[in-house]
Amino acid sequence: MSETGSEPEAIARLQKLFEGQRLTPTQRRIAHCMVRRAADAPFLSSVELAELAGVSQPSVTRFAVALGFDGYPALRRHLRDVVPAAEAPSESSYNEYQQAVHAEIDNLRHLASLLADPAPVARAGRLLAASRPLPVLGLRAAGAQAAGFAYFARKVHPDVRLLDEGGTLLVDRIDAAVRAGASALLCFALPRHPREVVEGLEYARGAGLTVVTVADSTFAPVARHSDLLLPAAVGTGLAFDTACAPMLLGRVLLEAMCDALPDAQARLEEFDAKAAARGLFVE
Amino acid sequence: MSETGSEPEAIARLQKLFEGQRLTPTQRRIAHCMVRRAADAPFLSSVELAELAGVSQPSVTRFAVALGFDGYPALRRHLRDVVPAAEAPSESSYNEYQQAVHAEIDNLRHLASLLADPAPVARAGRLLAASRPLPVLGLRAAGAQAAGFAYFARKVHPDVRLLDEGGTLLVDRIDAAVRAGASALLCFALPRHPREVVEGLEYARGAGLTVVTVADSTFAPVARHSDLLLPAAVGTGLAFDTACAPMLLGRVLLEAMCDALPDAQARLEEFDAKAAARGLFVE
DNA sequence: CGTACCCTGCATAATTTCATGCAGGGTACG
DNA sequence: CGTACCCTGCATGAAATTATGCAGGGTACG
Repeated sequence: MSETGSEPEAIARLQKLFEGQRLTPTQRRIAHCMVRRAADAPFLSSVELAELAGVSQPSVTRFAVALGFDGYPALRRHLRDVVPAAEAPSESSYNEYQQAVHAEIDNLRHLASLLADPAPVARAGRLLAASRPLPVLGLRAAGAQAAGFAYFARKVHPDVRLLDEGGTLLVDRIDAAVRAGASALLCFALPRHPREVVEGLEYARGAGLTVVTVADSTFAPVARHSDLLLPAAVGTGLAFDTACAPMLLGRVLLEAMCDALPDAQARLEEFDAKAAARGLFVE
Repeated sequence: MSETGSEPEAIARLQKLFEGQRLTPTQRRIAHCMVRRAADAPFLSSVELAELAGVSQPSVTRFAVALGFDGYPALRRHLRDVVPAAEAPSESSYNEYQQAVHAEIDNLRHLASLLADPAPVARAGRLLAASRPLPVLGLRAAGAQAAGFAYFARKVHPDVRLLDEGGTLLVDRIDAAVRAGASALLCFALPRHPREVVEGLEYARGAGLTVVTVADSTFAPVARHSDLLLPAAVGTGLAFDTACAPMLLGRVLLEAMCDALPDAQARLEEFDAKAAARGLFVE
C-alpha cells in the first residue's frame, strides 16, 4: 500500500545529514528511528519522535541542536524542505506521459502485492521447467512479450519454441510440440485479445498441454482455457497499451523456472564464459 | 519522489470519510486540500492545514468536530491509524520477487521525473515520424523491445523496418533503408551491449542517419554514436534484466510519433473498423 | 424590507509541545 | 580509589498549537 514519501531518496538525504557527525548512542538511536520512518519524520512532534525512538523528549531537542539547527522545529522544517515531494498525484501537475508512467507504477504495485504469495509463480515455474520442449505463445501485441521471454528462457532451457504467428500454422506447431514431448505451454495474453489465441489455447488443452497464462485480467477471455492464470494489468493511458507488469511477471516466471532447473546456473555461467571469449559484448 | 506519495488507497479512505457528510463550502475546501495532500495530512497542524486550504485555523477545528471527532488532534490521530503503512521499504519484509518489482517502480519514478520535460521526446517523435522508411534496431535482449515498438508503430507509420538480426545482414539492411529514403533510426540498447549494436550505429551515422537511442544509461557504450539518447534504467534484481522503463519509454516515443503524424488517428480508426469487421478480436 | 439563521474570521483562553536548568549515573583517566 | 567529564532523564518555564466566545456578513424566507 501506500508507501508515501519515504523512498530511497529521502532516506539517502537523511543519512547524508547524519553521517560525519559525532553522535551519542541516544542520538544515534533517534537518527536510526528517523530513517526508519523517513516518510513521517518531517511531521512528527518531538514528543512523538522521542516515544518512537524510546528516548526522552529533551534528547530529541538536543539532537536537533547537535546537528546545527536552532531547535527541533528548525530540524523538522529543514526535513520538509529537502523532502518536499510527498504530494498527491494531483492529476493536473503531471503531463500526459508522466500520468501514464504513474499508472504503470500502480500496476506494478498491484503486481508486488500479488507476489506476496509466491506459490502460484513457483508452481508455474515448475510446470514450465518440466516441459521439453516448452512452447511460448504470444500473438500480435503479445508477440514481443513472448519473444522476450523466449530469448532469456533459451539460456537456461534446452528447447524453447516461440509461437508468435497465428493462422493455420499455430495448430501445426502446437501439434509438433506435443509430439516432441511438451507437457506445458506458456501464453502471454494481452488486449485486444485475438480470437486466434483463444482458439489456440483451447486446442492446446485438448492436446493435453497444461496451459500457464500471463493475462491482463482474471476475466480475460483466455481464462476459461488456462490451467493457471497469472494476472498483470496493462496500462491504457497512451495510444498503445503498455505492458510493464506482464513483462516483469514474465521475468519473475523465468526466475521461478530457473529455480526449478537444476543446471540453470551452470548454463548461464557457461554462456558468460563463451561470450567473454568471443568478445560479444562491450564494456 | 519522491513523488511518492499519498496513493490511491489513502485518498479513497479520506473520500470515504468525507462523503455523505453535510459540509459547508469552507469545510469542502479543507477536505479537498486534505485529499490533495493525503500523504502529509495526518501530520499537519491545524494552522498548517488552514494555511494550505486558505481558511482560518478555527475552521479546521470545526471541520474536525463536524466529522464527529473530539477535536482536530482526534481527527489527525484517526488519519494516522487508518493510513498506517507509511514506513520505510524495510528490505526484509519483501520477498525477492517483490523487491525486484519495487526496484522497477523506482526506475519508473525516475523516468517520470525525466518526462517532466517532454521536449526531447517530442523532438525524437518528430525525427522518427519524418523518416520513411523507419528502421528500428534491437539485438538480443533488446530485440523484443524493438519488435514491440515496431508492431505498434506499423499501425501509424507506413514503413517500419525491424532490424533484429546482427551479423553481416545488419549493414546490408541499414544500407537498404538509407537507399529507400530513411533519415532516422531508432535503437533500443540494453545491457549486455552487443558489440554489433555499437558497430551498427556507427555505420548508420556514417550513412547519414540521425540516431535516436533508448538506452539503459547516459553512459552506455552506444552514447557516442547517438544523436539523441533517451535514458531508461533496467532492473537487475532478477536473474535476467527487466526493461519496464525502456519499454514504457518506447510507448511514450510512439505517442510522440503519433502526434507528429497527421493521419495517425485516421489510420488507427481504420484498423479498428477493419478488425471489427473481420472479428479479429474477442469481446 | 426585515428577521432569523448560519457561516466565517478575529481575538483570546486552554492545552500541548518545545527548550533549558538540574541531579543521577556511568566511564575514563590520573 | 577519586575526580572530572559527559550523557541522560526529570521537572519546569517559554512558545506553539488548539478550542471557544463574539461580531460581521451573507442568504433564505416570511
